[in-house]
Amino acid sequence: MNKKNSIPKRERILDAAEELFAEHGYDGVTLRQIATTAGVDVALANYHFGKKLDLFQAVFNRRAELLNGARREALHACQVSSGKKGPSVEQIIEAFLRPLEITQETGDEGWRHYLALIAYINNSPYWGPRMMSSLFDELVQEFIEALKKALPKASEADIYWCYHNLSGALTLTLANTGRIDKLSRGHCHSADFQAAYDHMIPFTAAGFRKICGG
Amino acid sequence: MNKKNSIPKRERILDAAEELFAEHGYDGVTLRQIATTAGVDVALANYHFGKKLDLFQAVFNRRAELLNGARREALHACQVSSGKKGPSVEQIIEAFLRPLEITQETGDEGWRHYLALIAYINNSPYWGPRMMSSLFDELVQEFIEALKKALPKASEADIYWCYHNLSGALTLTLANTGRIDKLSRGHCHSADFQAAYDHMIPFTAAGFRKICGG
DNA sequence: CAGACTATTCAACAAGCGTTGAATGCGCAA
DNA sequence: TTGCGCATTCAACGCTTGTTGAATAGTCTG
Repeated sequence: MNKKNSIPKRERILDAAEELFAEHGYDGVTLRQIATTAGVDVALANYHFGKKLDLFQAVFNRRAELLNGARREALHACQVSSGKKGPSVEQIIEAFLRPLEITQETGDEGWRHYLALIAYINNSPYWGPRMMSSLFDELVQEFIEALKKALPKASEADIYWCYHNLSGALTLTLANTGRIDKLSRGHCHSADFQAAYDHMIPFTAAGFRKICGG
Repeated sequence: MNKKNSIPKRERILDAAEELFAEHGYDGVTLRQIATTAGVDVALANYHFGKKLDLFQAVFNRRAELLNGARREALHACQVSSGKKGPSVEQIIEAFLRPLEITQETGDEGWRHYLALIAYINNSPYWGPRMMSSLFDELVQEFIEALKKALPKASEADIYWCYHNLSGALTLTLANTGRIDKLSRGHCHSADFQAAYDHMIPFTAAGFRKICGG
């Protein structure tokens, strides 16, 4: 018996939907494709999740709490270890990014698909405003507060524009399009999240300092 | 007679497709929606452009040369004015970004939609590798070469990872999702490309210098 | 074993899809 | 005016879509 058959069908539907939505977007995937990929009848998706849109939401929700928990933990850890003066910009950004890499390292391909789905949603003018806030804004504001403390001279607008740049760099990384592989003729691999963050952390930290003083 | 009726129908189809594809993606838009938006029969799109995919490509191609021309001109201008030592990192990034803003300033809303479409394509694991290279890679390599000259100590990988960060920040800006407006509670407006670039240029330039030395 | 409850499949629906060939309108050349 | 060629619409096609209600299988309880 192959591994797939030991996973409950309800879970397999989520896995298949996660992968396909991440690659082709909400409208680019049919319930029949999802059902076929999951090895399941098309009506079963409806039985477990209701409408197509509800399935989309279920995929989006499934891993959100786990991800937020890991990030929140990383932020609090560096806040504790840095004592009263608070963590540096680098430490905060590290806490923001590294959890995304750890989840990848579990070997669960599903996480890679999930993060690509987040990138799709975050970059979409239609889905972004509808879906991102509800699950992620509260934690993002925690990170922003930490950044404000590390950069006391920064104006509100400066902090948010800098975060926007960080968020954009991250989003394109998670989308995992493989474009940088081709552009760099093999010098960079978009699937190598660790290398991406190794560069992104000092890169964006320098940007924050430049714009926000200190 | 309203302004729209003075535009040839072939053009109106491209305009409608541009706007709708940018907002909902390729599969999120039907030819009937495009035709209705353009005030045209659904069969006309097929007459002028063939299959749906060909229309998508036509929208993608229409403004590409103009955009590449403006960017190339800006790069060459700063290369000339900086003399033998070559332009600074800031000047190169400025030449990369500002043309996107100028086209916006023409008051042609179509450009805003077009740039959002580029963001959609660039961030998509499906469309990105299929469509971006053919039209944009050659010019991007020109910018990369200029950056290498301005940062002689940089390794290949470092340069490309930095470009990746710049590209991501830009992509999220062009997608124009309005998310930063909400996060910042009005301190930043995603439609304000000028403010975005005012911050993005020194931000990313500092990142380049940090990673690539100098 | 009977029964109940959940999970899963089957078969079919109305609606909407991209696409097409034939029909119509329109503007210019002869 | 006639005729021709391009632009546009009309009407319809075969197919796929999301969704649903009824039928079946599976599993546990008593």
